[in-house]
Parts: sequence; structure tokens; C-alpha cells
Amino acid sequence: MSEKLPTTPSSGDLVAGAVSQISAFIRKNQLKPGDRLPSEAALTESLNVSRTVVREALRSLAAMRLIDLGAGKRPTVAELDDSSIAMTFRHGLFTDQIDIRQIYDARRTIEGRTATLAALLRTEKEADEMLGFARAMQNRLDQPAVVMENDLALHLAIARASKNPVFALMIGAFQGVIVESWPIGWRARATDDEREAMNRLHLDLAEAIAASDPQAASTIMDRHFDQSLRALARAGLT
Amino acid sequence: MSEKLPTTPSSGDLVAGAVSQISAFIRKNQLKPGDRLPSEAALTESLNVSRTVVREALRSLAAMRLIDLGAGKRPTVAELDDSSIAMTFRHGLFTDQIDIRQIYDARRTIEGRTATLAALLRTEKEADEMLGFARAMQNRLDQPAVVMENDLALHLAIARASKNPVFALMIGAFQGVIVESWPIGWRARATDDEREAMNRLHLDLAEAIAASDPQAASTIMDRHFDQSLRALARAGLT
DNA sequence: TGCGCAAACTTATAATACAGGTTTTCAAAA
DNA sequence: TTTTGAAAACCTGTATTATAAGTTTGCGCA
Repeated sequence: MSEKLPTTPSSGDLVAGAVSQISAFIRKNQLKPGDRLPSEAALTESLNVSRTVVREALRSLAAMRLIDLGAGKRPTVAELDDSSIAMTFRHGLFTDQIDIRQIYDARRTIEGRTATLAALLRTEKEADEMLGFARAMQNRLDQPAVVMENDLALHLAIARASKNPVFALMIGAFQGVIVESWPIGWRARATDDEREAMNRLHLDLAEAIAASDPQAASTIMDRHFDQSLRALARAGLT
Repeated sequence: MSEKLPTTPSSGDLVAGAVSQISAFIRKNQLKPGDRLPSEAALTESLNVSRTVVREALRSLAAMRLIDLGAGKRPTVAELDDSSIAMTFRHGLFTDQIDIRQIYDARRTIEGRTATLAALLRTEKEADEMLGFARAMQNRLDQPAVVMENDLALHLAIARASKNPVFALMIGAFQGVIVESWPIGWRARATDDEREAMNRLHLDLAEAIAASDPQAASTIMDRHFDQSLRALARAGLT
């Protein structure tokens, strides 16, 4: 960690330059999650900018979740994380540039695929975990918070079982936003029968994946989204 | 813009608190892209933190592309933008948490859907634009940079024609990363025949969408990805 | 009414100070 | 020799002050 970073000829924005240099540093030195970056003082020197600029650059990288910061600790390379993507979606929703239906439509597209892949690639442990979530929902149909938690956990488990972190990233990001509309869909399922039906699909889904039946898994997932979108539509959406 | 922001009892991180309060401010006041936020000085006062903290918070929001900053200008609410999502994917690639194949697999899943939707929802103007990109590629098979530019533009145009900004966001983000692997796939298509074939598919795709044939569009898109992934595999991937 | 310029306002960057975490080091104890 | 504990060195979080430079606003003049 003793090398100098190349000095930028620079342009208008010092912070932007620092961000890209630090990002390049991570790449060039092939740093992995957990690895430490140079201290602010060291970066101040090697980038030839004030500590103010270095700090704002580090904050920017932390906001995008490329690094982790902590008092007294040197910055470290961060684990892949969906919260920054979730922020983008959330911003789109808050500013009316996206609506919930569009999020669900994207989810449906992706989750049809993760269901298929999960059925093909899931480990025994993953299959058990999914069944656990589905059953946990069934036992607590009177507690929306618990149902939601297990609902989301099941979908995320399926995404992970697809063995493609890109899918897990996206599904995780969607969930960071869906938390706010989930209760609406739940309330729209007014009767116990409807709630039972929703849970039935979750159980069937987990079972199809456990049975390594990609066709069935994907079909059930699709039906599940039909149902969810209908519920949201009934509730007035947006 | 004269209201006070609620004071946070706050926890450990002042910057994080400021970020969420400013984000909440945008939501509460229903600000839209282009709308101006309070000045740093005003935020310093309403949030009861130093200007240092306010600036780092604003930088964080700018890094996630929720706001735009500029010298002398008040911060403004930003248009939806994919660059922050692209950074997440790029980080995943640089740190070996994602590989190119996984990106392509996610793309294939999404673009099968955007092709279908585009065939159903495209306007005449969008159809013409797509055909334009496909033809531009054909005429410049000797100039990789031009081919790539039109390739990406075509795929993005299809995503936009799906009328779901979530898809456009994702495809745009992928492209911000794919730029670096594209030349590899191109070089792997060594013969003119192979390059012709690739272009053929692009043309067929644009035509299927122009003909409002969702089935064909989706099928061709899938074949296109088969071809691309084969090319990358031949080149050794990553 | 329209134009242009100066004043007021705002952000960009730097430098300094200090409080409070974390890591490293080193010597004493087991 | 290994372990432990605490001090020293190092590092980040936040605040304050200064100054340069970009943008907006508004007033006065044509």
C-alpha cells in the first residue's frame, strides 16, 4: 500500500477525480472485500488534494456501497450490497418517475427466471430453508409483519439459490422498496380465503423448487405475481 | 422552502442522519426532478449540524444520483439515472463477486421481456429509430467502435420502448459495465460471416419489433444471447 | 419593456483543531 | 516462550474559518 496514485491532470471537479482514482486503486491492486484502503492522510498526499476532498470522495464511494467507513477505522472494500440500487428505485418512486406496477413487472420477469434456476441449482439446505419460510408464513397469517418478513425472505432465498448474485442484488433492491407497498397488497386481500390462497402458492413454490421442478416453479411464480398485481390493482395501486 | 426539517434525536452517524432527512425532505415536499433543495447554509441550520456534515450528506446523495450538484448552484433533484447501479455492478466485477457471464444471463432474462414488450408497445418513431441503429451497424462492420455504439443504442432503445423505466435503468446499468467486455466478444467473432450473422440477428430483431411480433422478437433476442455467450465462452470469458 | 451589470448568494476547496475510535507496540507477567 | 494489558501512535468524525469562483437576483438605465 505504499505506491503513489497517478496524479490527475484534473478537470473541474476534484472530488469526482478522487472518486475515480480511488476506485481505480481498488481495481489495480485487485483489492477484495475487507481489504483496507490508504488512510485519508495518505490519500490526501498521493492525490494532492485537501482532506476535505478526500473525505467527500470516500463518502461518495461509501454511498454507492463500494467501501465501508467507520470511526477510527481505515476505509475497507465493501461486500456487494443492494442498498444503493434500492435507493435509485426509491428515488424513482418518490419523484413519480416509476410506479409500483412497473417494479412488480420487473420483479415478475426476474423471479420467473430465479424460480427456474433455483429449481435446477438449489442445494438441499436451501430447499429446506425455503420450505421453512413458507411454513412460517402459514402459521402466522394473523401477523402481517411476520408474514411479510417470511415472504420477502423466501423470494430472496430463491434468488440466492439461482447462484447468480446479479439476481440476488436486484431482488434485494426491489424488496428495499416493496416494504412500503406490501401492507397495501395485504390489506387488499381482505378475506382469510385470499390470504390462504396466497400462502398456498408460496408453499407450492417452495415445494416445486424442492422437487427440482423448474417448469412448475416458474409457472407458480407467475401465478403468484398475477395474484399480487390483482390485489394491488384492487387497492388502487400507485 | 422555508420550513424547518424535523430535528433528529440522531444516533452515531450525523452524515447518515442528514442523508435520510434530506431524502425525506424530497419525499415530503414531493419535489420533482429539477426542483431546488435548500442551500447548504439553510440545511446546516435546520439540521443543526456543521456545514461539513451537510456537504458530505449532499455528496452522498449525489453519488447515488438522487440530486445534482454544481458550483454556485443550489442542489437540485435529479432525473432517474443508471450510473449508480452500474457502479455497483462494476464493483462486483472488479472484486470478483460477479462475473461477466452472470451479467449476460441477467441481461438475457430481462431483454427477452423488453423485446416482447417493445414489440407490443413501440411507437412508430421508436421502431424507426431501432431500424436505424441496426442498419448503421451493418454499414460499418469494419469499425468496432461504431458497431458497439449502435449495438448498445439498439438494446437501450428496446428497453425504453418497453415503457418500463425499471428495465431501461437496468439495461443502461449493464451497458455501463459491458463496454469493457464488448471488444472481447467482437474479437471472438473472427470471421466476416460471424459478424454478418450477429448483425443479421440485430436487423431481424428490429424488424420483428417494427412488425409488432412479440413472439419473434423474444425468440430472436434469445438466439442473439446464445450467440453472444458462445462468443464470450470461446474468448475464455473471465 | 428590455438589457446589462453589480450585489447577494452559493458552492468548491483548503487548512486547522480537537474529540473519540482503533490498531499497534512493547514491556511486564505467567 | 506465550499471553496480557495498557500506553502510544494512528485514524476518522465533526466543527470552524477563509477564500476563490460560479450563479441568481434585482435594480437602474436605456
